[in-house]
Amino acid sequence: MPQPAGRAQRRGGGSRKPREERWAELFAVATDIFHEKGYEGASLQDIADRLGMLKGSLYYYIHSKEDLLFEVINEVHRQGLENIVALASQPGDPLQKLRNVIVGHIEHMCRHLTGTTVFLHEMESLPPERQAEILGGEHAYRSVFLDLVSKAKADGLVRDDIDPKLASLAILGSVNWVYRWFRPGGEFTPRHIGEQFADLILRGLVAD
Amino acid sequence: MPQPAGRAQRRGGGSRKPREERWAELFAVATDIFHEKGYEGASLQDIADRLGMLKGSLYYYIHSKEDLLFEVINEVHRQGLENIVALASQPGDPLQKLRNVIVGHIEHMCRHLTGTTVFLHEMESLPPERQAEILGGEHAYRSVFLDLVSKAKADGLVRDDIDPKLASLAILGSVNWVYRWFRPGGEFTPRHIGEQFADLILRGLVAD
DNA sequence: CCTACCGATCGGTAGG
DNA sequence: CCTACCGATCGGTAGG
Repeated sequence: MPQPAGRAQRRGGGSRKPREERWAELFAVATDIFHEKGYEGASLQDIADRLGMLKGSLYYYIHSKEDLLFEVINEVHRQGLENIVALASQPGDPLQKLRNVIVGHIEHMCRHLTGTTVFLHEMESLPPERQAEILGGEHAYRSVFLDLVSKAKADGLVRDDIDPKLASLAILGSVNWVYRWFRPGGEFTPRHIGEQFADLILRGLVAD
Repeated sequence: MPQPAGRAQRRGGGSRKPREERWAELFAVATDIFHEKGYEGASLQDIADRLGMLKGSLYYYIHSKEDLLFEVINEVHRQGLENIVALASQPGDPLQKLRNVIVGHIEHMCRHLTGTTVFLHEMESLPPERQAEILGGEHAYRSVFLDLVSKAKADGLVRDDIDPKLASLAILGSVNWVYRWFRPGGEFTPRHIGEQFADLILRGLVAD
């Protein structure tokens, strides 16, 4: 959802790339640079250099450095949430859904490793209000996992002594930690990681 | 393990605090500031202000900003590792040890939340060589968990289809994620979190 | 998008 | 620890 600063219209006649396309490039480069150097460690100069434009020219597309980070994180979060909500909406009992969400979320994270890292690492570089704006008041991400575990328990699929809140935080932790050690082309494929994790977790939850 | 810059000896006669004590204050303040603003977002000016000295004066105690971060992270890591190694050395079968390590590690992290956060968040602000120097070539932290799961499996305590490497990464993730949501005085006590997590994990691992 | 610029701040140092 | 300082870089802006 690009939202460039709506300053003035371009005047020159020789522009090669339309504004939207250039914004997409800026978005991608910013994601990479924030990933490489962290938000505070990255400078607009770094971003401009890689795009081949001058630093001041970035302000044709953005309002501020912080806004740029917000755009990146908001978009990454939106896509990730969309993914797990879709997975959780498919047919099946709560535990089957949980399995699909775990596997699908890990696959999604691994496919978008750079953006995911920026989201999970630079979120707190944003002021609290903007963090809340992205996460939603009740932490949409967590809610998906919490709802599934709660429903599974209500259906008698989960042991009595399991606290759905703590269990869902444990699950979220193991899953979200993956970006810290996963390397594309490494020892494990995302699907294999997801299935092993799901096995381990479901086995820990289920009633005998 | 304070390691102040060994510049010159103090000359003045009116100094109130010995060098070691002042270094400890610097260390504590730096940990707090790095926690509040992140390494890149924190300035030596911030640290000096809180200590009530001038920025340039910090260089009586440190060599560089990066060295200061290194000292903080290295010490936090050392203490954390010491804690879990001690727990893993106590008597019991591998699964009992794993339980103790999980609970004890969560308690330790929650008791040292600020330092833990700096360690887990700012590690990558250090150059790769210094990261390796802290973690050790084979990632001492991970090894403790991996060894326990591997031994438990060798003893036939763990299901055949569990991959110790993936299982230990899943465990480490759920445990290390705690600093992201734990709040002192909140709904759960560290011990309770640890025991619930251990229940969930061990139940996921054990052979029938 | 470029030109040309600003005030503020950064980590760090010489010398005492 | 302070005085006094440096070169470099920061995010951002006016005007076109």
